[in-house]
Amino acid sequence: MKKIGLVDCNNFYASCERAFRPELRNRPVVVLSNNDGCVIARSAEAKTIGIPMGAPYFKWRTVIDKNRVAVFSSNYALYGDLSNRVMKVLFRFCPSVEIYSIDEAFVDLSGVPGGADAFARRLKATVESWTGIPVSIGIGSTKTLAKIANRFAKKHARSKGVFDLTSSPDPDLVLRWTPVCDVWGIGSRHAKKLRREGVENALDFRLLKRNWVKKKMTVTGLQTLLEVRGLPCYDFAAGPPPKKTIVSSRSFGHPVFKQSDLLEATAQYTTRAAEKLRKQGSVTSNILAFLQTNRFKLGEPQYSNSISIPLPVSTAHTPTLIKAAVSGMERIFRDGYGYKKCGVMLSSLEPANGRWLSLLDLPPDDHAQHTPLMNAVDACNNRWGRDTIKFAASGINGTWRMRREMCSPRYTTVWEELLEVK
DNA sequence: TCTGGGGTCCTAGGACCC
DNA sequence: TCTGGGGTCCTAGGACCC
Repeated sequence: MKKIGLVDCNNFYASCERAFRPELRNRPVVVLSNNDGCVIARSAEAKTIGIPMGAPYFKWRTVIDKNRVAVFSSNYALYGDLSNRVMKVLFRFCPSVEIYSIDEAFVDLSGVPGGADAFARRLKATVESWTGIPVSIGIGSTKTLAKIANRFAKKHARSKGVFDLTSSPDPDLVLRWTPVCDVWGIGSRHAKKLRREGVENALDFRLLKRNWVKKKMTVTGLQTLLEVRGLPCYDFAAGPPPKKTIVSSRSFGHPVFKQSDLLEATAQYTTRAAEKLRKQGSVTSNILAFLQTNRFKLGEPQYSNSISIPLPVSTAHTPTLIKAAVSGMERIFRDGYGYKKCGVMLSSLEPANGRWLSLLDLPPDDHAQHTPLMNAVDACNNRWGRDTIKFAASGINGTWRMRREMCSPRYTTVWEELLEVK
């Protein structure tokens, strides 16, 4: 039997903030989303206080202040770097690793020396001592069961952070203890539907008929059912597959009324999206620009729109993409609205080498000139930091930029912000 | 004042073609 | 007036994940 381990960092963003501030140990910590909008990570103490995931900061402000909760704006440079460090430890000790998200990875623990449970405990201790990030490890015969085991490991103090469902004396007990909404692949909508049918937990779910599940939850639901029964449907993937669409968008710190500000933001987001595009070695032949007002402000006039701009030649050339996105945005912009958000989406992605050229293409000057230029820009920005070289269309100090009033230093990625030891 | 951002997959339905 | 049926492609919307 295959033994799949799921290594999951505990309260990842909150743990990252704590890694460099031992004085925060045992203190409640929360991390906020962009614009300091809502809570997206909580330490164990913050969960105990009762602050829910996604809680709007302004609504919970009194509770947070009263309990002396340490509050941080999100600092993705820091989290990304600590994530890389955790993953490096996994690659060093595990024969096969699949990075699943910034704070999770699947590892193959079949036939590891000393047995899966003991191996996982050593792995956990090593990650924690080398990176300062606490992790939990769940082991199951499928990814979905590994997820269930991981949840059990986190919530049951007696498991000490590692739980092997494949060698459990009573796996059904664990399934019965897992609410159906906590099964990987079953969200709140389907959970509600299932509970109406009397399905409360993972064990009830496992006993359902295949046809019924397929009819009510489509083939994705059926895959979840089979995985819970121990039949693997999701394989290990060596690296992350290339993205099929790339989105870059952001809410503004304040409502934006001016077209020029919106166009600057559009240029900035397009720059970000194009960077991601080149990083995965792709080119795009379609860019979509969209904007919207604040849908929570019921009394105010609402407007949202999007426009898709096909490109005659697939490209990853930032100026070409900015030109297309900005001209699209000019067309859908309407005066008189306070915009809350805008963004771009790149789709119809193809690998940069071996793309189709249209019959109308001139000799691809893209390759002759654009590619070396973009390579040089990327190299500078990787070496000296994001936006060392930027495009004039993005402006300098637009009022549309995000609020991040409580950001921790970028301890690990910027020299000036290194931790000082006195 | 203040309620994230970035993805994937599936299905239904319309447009269009023969 | 009558006006089938099958295929493909695209899009919007729903559901899910972290």
